[in-house]
Amino acid sequence: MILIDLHSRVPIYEQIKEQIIMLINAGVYSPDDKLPSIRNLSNELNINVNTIKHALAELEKDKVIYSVQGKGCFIAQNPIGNNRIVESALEDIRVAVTSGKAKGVSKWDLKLLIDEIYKAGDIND
Amino acid sequence: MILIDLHSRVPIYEQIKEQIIMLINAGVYSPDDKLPSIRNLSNELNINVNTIKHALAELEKDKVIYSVQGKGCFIAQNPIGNNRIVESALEDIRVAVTSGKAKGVSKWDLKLLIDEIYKAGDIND
DNA sequence: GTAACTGTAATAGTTTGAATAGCACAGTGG
DNA sequence: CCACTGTGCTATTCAAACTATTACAGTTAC
Repeated sequence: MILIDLHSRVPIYEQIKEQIIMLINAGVYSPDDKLPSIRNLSNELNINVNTIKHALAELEKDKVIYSVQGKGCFIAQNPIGNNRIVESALEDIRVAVTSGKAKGVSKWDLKLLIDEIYKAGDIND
Repeated sequence: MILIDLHSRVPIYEQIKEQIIMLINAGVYSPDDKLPSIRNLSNELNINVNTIKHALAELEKDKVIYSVQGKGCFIAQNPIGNNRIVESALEDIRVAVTSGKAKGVSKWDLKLLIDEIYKAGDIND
């Protein structure tokens, strides 16, 4: 369910965070659903336990999930409701777009790109 | 003229590349203009010569500048005309926006952000 | 109770990219 | 010649990411 690109510049734990949030947004996980255990994920993804833990710890800090010792990790009640995630993502986009503008990316280029990513039929608009 | 944020996650040499391109786009530098010498930049920015060299070497690879041994580094004839820079910037934006979409950033959020960055009166639109 | 599962914690070690330091070499120009 | 330019190379430091390993603690079912 989760795919890791080992050659990406994006750290593995960031990819994991991102993909879990993506799965929540896609409706695959709902509040109180149990995630695969840390050791399960570690085995399936061939990623060290510590790295999985790192990702989940940050998701817990952002109140996307909560964890119970001996039981597992679960989706929080309002996983996307808090804005930390969105704001952080928007900040990343701001950096990329500002840099792009300085490099000559036109507003029209951006419009084309965004329309491509946000294709018709999406929930978000 | 160039400002470096040592605490940024963006590597120093990337910041230098970016700001030189920005200065070109702003009309501060024109084709065949001479850049400050590598050692000058190194002193003024308190950045190691090798780091400056790294930035300029990549700019030369992208044909934004050209360098002549013993003379200096100069702005290329068509510094922004080649698309490597823009395409690379667009790719960065694509990554950020795709990730942001997965994290719940709406198209409307994006529109607001972009309108803010590309304020009225800009050349690019 | 014990076995098998869960998360948590701490320590140590490896790897990689970025940046620095320092030196030597080479072309330019007064 | 001297002071400036870019170039090339090696060695080193540093931090972040990732791994490896061990140990501890709570949960659950047999």
